[in-house]
Amino acid sequence: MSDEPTDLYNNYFDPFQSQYQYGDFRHNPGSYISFTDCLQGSIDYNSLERAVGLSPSSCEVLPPVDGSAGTVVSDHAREIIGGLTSDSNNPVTQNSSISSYSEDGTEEDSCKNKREIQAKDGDEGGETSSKQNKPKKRGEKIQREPRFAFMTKSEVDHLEDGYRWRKYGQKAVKNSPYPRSYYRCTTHKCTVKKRVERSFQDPSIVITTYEDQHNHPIPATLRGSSSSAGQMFASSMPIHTSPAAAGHGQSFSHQLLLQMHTRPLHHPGSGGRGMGSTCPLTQTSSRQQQFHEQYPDYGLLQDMVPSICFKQEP
DNA sequence: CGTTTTTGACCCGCGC
DNA sequence: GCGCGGGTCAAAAACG
Repeated sequence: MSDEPTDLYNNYFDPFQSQYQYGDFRHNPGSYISFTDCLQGSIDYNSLERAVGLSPSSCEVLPPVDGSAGTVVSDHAREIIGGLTSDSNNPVTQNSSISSYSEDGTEEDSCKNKREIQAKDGDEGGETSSKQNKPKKRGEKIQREPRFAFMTKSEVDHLEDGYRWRKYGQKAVKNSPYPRSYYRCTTHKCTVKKRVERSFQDPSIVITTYEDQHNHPIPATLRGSSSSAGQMFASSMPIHTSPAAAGHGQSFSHQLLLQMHTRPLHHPGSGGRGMGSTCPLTQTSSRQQQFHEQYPDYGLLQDMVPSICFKQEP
């Protein structure tokens, strides 16, 4: 559908081009880290620093206009996109690309996360037979699941990623004509959720936020239809390979999906459902904390490590 | 008939 | 205290 851009290098989508800046990506060619590294938790901050040009704690970040900490991630994502799309030089009008944000909340908890966790606890322990009115212990630090938000240029809302999802809700998004859809992985005991919404400023952009990680492989039935898993990225992102993925002889998209969803959890053992510990970026939490301290009002990225932009090595 | 989607109701935290 | 917004539930409908 979307034409494959021939110049991937110039086509990558820098979400921080206008509003958020993490050093100068473009002036550090070859210093990109692969997103798979990030997802795997194998990312080391030396790489990150190289990639972004500076350390997270010294990133040049323009705080969001709206400093509300409790606002939902996607709202901020939208803000970012807003900044992006309002930039006439921005390549959003070019062919697709994808950006990602990872979110690792070890700090503040937003209401939604509390609720999500409550729901999970309820599912698991089966102790909350009543819907959703079992408040967690107050004051208890609640760990947030790792989250990854993707901004994808795509015509379809629900991007096929190889897993089976069941829609469990849809809500109108404030200030946006496009609703937000909530999906849950249908695999038994898999707690992965994702939210899908369209940018109201650039309807061609779909924001997909994954939460938690799959503890199972891609369903065989879907893997068979080879197209499905790769479709999402094949059609929505121009980057076919990252250095890391290329090294494995797999398309980046596939690699990304596999690593993202099937990366073995360091297992739980500690801490309930292993929420905090399964976050691929948890190991870097101290650095993140630094970052958070420096940018307490950092909106969307408040709980995320700096965005990783993908591009193909020249 | 099993699975998925739709959709209104509900819960909760936060800001005013 | 109240209203708002985000997130989830669950019954009914739709689908294959």
